[in-house]
Amino acid sequence: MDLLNLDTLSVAKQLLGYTLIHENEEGITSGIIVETEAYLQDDPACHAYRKKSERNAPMFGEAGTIYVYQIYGMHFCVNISTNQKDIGEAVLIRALEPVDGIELMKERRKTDVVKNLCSGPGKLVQAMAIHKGMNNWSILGNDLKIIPPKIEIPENEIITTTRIGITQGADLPYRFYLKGNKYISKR
DNA sequence: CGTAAGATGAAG
DNA sequence: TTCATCTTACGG
Repeated sequence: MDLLNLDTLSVAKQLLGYTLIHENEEGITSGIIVETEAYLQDDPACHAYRKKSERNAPMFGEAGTIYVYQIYGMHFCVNISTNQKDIGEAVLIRALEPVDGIELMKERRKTDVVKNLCSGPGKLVQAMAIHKGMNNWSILGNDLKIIPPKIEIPENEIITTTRIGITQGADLPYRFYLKGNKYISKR
């Protein structure tokens, strides 16, 4: 997928509208990516800002490498590595609009409120049963995968804002979401 | 080594 | 607004 080799900000924007799909023994779940954030090499909020380490190594992988990390001791977030190998940048998937497997998502999330299924990075990971074992896999493989939107998303449907939940680099406009979408995360 | 802060979520 | 919960990165 050529898209992922582009610069990280472009990838973050163009990933909007793609469908993320995960199938396991419980069934299939999928959702449209409606919110993303970019993390760049020269960005203090980026896990790969200082140097490569055991934890952030997937960010330095080939474009499409999956980076799953634990945050606040109890939640996990998914990222897709962008750009060329050895460049520590990635896009955080922050929210999905649920499509397939909504009943399964409800069970996993312990709620019947569809709006609360995937409206945050930790929520969608739980709803889609994404796990730490997927760290360093590739989005180009057959397990967790993405497919392009049927109709390309027009530029004027994409809103750009500052990122959520960070203190460093808080003024950088690296968060993107689909205009008017009901499934994006809250501050 | 010790420890503070962290790309969050749910409840009060 | 608070707390749950724990790994990582950095300072001593």
